[in-house]
Amino acid sequence: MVAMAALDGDLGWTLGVVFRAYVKASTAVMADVPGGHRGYQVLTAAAREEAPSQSALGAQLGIDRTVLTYLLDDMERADLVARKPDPADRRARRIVATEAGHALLCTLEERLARAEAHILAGLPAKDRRTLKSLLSRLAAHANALDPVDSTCAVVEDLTTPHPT
Amino acid sequence: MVAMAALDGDLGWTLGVVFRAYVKASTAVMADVPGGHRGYQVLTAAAREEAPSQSALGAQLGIDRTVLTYLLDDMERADLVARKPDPADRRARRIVATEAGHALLCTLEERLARAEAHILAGLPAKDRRTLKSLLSRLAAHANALDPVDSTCAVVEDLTTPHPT
DNA sequence: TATTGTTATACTCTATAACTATA
DNA sequence: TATAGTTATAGAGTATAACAATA
Repeated sequence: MVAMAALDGDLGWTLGVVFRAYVKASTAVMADVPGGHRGYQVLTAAAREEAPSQSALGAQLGIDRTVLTYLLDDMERADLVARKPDPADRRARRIVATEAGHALLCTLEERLARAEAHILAGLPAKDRRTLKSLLSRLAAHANALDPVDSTCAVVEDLTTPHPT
Repeated sequence: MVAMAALDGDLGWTLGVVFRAYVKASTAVMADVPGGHRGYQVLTAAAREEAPSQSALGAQLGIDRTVLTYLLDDMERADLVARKPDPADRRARRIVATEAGHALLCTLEERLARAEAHILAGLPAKDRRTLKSLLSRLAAHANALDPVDSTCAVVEDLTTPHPT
């Protein structure tokens, strides 16, 4: 257990606990998908968007293009997506979800919803809505606040490299 | 950016965004600490508890004992903690925070609080309290709900091993 | 020359197992 | 025999760089 109730009202702590619970549950859901969470994300994008190119996918999902190659190899082998030649650019490949891919995606989304409900089960319906709304507001804001004013950073480098 | 607004009211999504924002900010805070977050956790435990043994530390923080050895090597080299012999058990070492360790811990906690405030800045004070309270309730509950009824698991193994 | 995708290599983390010194 | 801590080895995941085909 990663427990230890350091500062219990601590945001980082509670956020971490809840997030890890969610990750754990969703990881179980994704267990059989090649690439796990990433495979799911790719599948979602391939099913929703208009056959994105690999570079577009990578940029969108924050997946390195070299990693994406291997991931798509696995997913193609599992018959979840296919690489189609782009008629307009012979260098590019457009990623489309296969029928099996769409079917799996449905199943996954359903199971994810169940996992979410399970996590939120500790809260009455009204509080659940409140929490989701607050988080959503914060998320919208968080995307825009990258410049974490680290003006006061740099203490002194305490890190020593492993001497092997 | 890991963006992509898939289902925007989605718990996993918003939770992930907020959590990652927090992780990013706190990672910046921990940048100079050997072992990053883990180093911070170890430092906290060493400063608070009564000189825990390595095995106690590992169990408490979910850090493998072999990893802990390397981590403590680095932290000791940086003069943040020290390994003291346990008078009662000559196999064990008790981990204590040095003076520099305590000092650093203070600084880190202060900077963490600032990072947290920064993340929460998107919400008015009242909502901030509500969110923290809801999360805290959920966290308390989450620790006890490990048995994610995966009764309906196992679809079929789509994973294919890399042929290298 | 720049870009899309692939491949090969290297590096970082983590996990496993084997070893010592105690108990 | 079992436990605390250390060390060595091997694996997964990721990052870097070089390459082929095309723009």
